[in-house]
Amino acid sequence: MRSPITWQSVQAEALRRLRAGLWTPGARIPDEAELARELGCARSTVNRALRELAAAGLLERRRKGGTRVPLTPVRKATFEIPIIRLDIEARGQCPGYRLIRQATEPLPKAEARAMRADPGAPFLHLLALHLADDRPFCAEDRWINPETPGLDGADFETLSANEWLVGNTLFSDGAIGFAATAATPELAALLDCAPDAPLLTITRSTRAGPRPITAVRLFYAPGHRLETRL
Amino acid sequence: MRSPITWQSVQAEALRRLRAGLWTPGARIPDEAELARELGCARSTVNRALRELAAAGLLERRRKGGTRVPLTPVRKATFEIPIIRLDIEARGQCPGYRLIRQATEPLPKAEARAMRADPGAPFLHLLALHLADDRPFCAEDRWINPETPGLDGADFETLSANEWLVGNTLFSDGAIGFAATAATPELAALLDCAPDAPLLTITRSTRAGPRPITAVRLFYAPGHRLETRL
DNA sequence: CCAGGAATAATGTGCATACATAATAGCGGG
DNA sequence: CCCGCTATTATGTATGCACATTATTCCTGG
Repeated sequence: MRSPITWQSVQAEALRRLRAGLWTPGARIPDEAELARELGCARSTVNRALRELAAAGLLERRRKGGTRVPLTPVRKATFEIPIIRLDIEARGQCPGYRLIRQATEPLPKAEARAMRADPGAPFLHLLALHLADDRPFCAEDRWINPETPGLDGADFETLSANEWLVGNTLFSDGAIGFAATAATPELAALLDCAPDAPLLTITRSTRAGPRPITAVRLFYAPGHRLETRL
Repeated sequence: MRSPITWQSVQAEALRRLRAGLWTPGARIPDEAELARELGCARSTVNRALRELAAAGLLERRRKGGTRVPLTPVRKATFEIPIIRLDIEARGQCPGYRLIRQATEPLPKAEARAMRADPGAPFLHLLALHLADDRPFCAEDRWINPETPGLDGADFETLSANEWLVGNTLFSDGAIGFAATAATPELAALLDCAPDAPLLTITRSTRAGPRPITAVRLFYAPGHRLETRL
């Protein structure tokens, strides 16, 4: 008998009104209780629908001030950051991995700042190449804290440090950044591209609580695009 | 007034257990009812806490089968995409804007595909430069559907098309992509950089329901970084 | 032994209610 | 007229309950 009013349907209706221009930027929209009455559902259902829209930046909500459509919607784009090997497999290509260099060296300043570690401290430095169908896909330049538990037994000849870390370290927090850099001669050789070619570069640093774990730069072969829907 | 167990505190506790290694990758964690009993709150409170962690990719949940820690955590990075002017102001710099070119031209194939419009259709083509403290910040190469309502009255000499669209078109969906490209001679002149310099490039296409609205390429001056916390 | 269906166990959702919290509005006294 | 207190109002959250949805498990009949 009951019409199944789900929070998704409430959300869809809200989106419809936004798209149709019934709710215009800057304007205040009906409050939860009123929408609930109008749509025939509980206030908590409306709450969940609008809460998620606000989290996505499509609405602004303030206690006592109600809910309004933002004048300058700050849209949010979300990227999934998978393991490189899975990323390659998802494209239907065959992943490969080659360790180029491995050494213990003093941590450069940039990486030290990124993961809030001491500059100059001895860190494990890896340079590796990821292949897709035997063609260069992405170069990985990584610094790892030698005090990371369980590191001794790791063999980075065959296993990507990327994957080892995922499987062997605990949940951690960190930062990620995107930039464009020019290929150095060494990177150009690795990625089989022209020197100074523009490379999409992703910088990631991770920590587990107080302990710095790893900082990595991923240099993607020219032409690589990272895409998502809004 | 008993201890207020909030969903945030439940979430924090779950994160603590993940970080501490009490819940290890691949393992199944206690079900909602048990956690609720253990923590002294309602199941719905636990539900919300875990639901959000799952949405962030830190847990995997399946009906019957319970909740487990993913073996390969697909982390999600979220970027906020503000209006360029606000972005510049947020850096404490003074924003500027200059329209370089404006013409009606047939839509190129790449842009047509991005916003699912007809290639060759006459679109409004803008090239503009955004300045931060009078230095080049970002070049904007934009195609606009001439049938967009209200477009006639717009003056892109003084107002960024970016802002006009935000304020004058309704909510829309679309896609966004990141890449690295080499500066063309024209872009190098605009951005005051070397030709072939690596530029972080953001491509965005938006539609309002069935109607294509705009496709834009933003070429950021060399050295620009886009950053977010995980 | 196997196919297939029923019981089961977990999450997903909706509802009504109560209370908490924050920001505004309004009022009063100086 | 302004300052500060208080009342109001809309959102935020916790709870208990019921039922929906899905995989899984298990059982049953062939």
